[in-house]
Amino acid sequence: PEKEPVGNSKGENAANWLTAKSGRKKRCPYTKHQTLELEKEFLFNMYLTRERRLEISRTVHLTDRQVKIWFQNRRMKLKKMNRENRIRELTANFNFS
Amino acid sequence: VMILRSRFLDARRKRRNFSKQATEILNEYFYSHLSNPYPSEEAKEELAKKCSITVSQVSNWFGNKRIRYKKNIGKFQEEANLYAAKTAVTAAH
DNA sequence: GTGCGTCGTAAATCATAGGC
DNA sequence: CGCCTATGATTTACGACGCA
Repeated sequence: PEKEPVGNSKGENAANWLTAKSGRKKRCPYTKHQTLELEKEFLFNMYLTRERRLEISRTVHLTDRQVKIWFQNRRMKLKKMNRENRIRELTANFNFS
Repeated sequence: VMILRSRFLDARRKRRNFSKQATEILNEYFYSHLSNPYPSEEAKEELAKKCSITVSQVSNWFGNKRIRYKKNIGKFQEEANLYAAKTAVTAAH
């Protein structure tokens, strides 16, 4: 299950990884307000309908693509948190219970 | 027990730098795979075990290392030479 | 073909540990 | 001690691929 395979099979594919991914929009941190609104909506439902997404994008002044991606990232964050919480509980049990 | 509990729970709040040995292991892997420093999921798990850190932390470390290395290769030249020499010695024996 | 899903990542930024 | 940089973690943004 090799991800991120831009062509590349087995052999030596030297310093290609040093090549910057250009043409990408610079990361722009969202405001507290934007994040708060998005978090509130995420609490309500983790998945957005197209309608709801458009609505949100207007209220927080982000493009609907940005909102879509924010929800995708947020779901990945939640997944990671759950994964690590499970491990912590197991480890905690081992130390003292 | 309460002291241990609170110390353990605090560990997630306060960031701790990795041990010298852990950094050593990660750097060895990084510089010995410099042409493609992207460990597989299995390799990450092995590194995590050897370093006593989580797989996520291994991913973070490689992400940070790759970007910081390529942003300023010169700054890491000495380190690169050091680990290149080290792995050459271990390979010869 | 389109559209949105996950996954792994780049790059910027955040937070603070640690050295001087 | 305060300042500063190194370092680990988190936040945007996207390409690659999957599925309905």
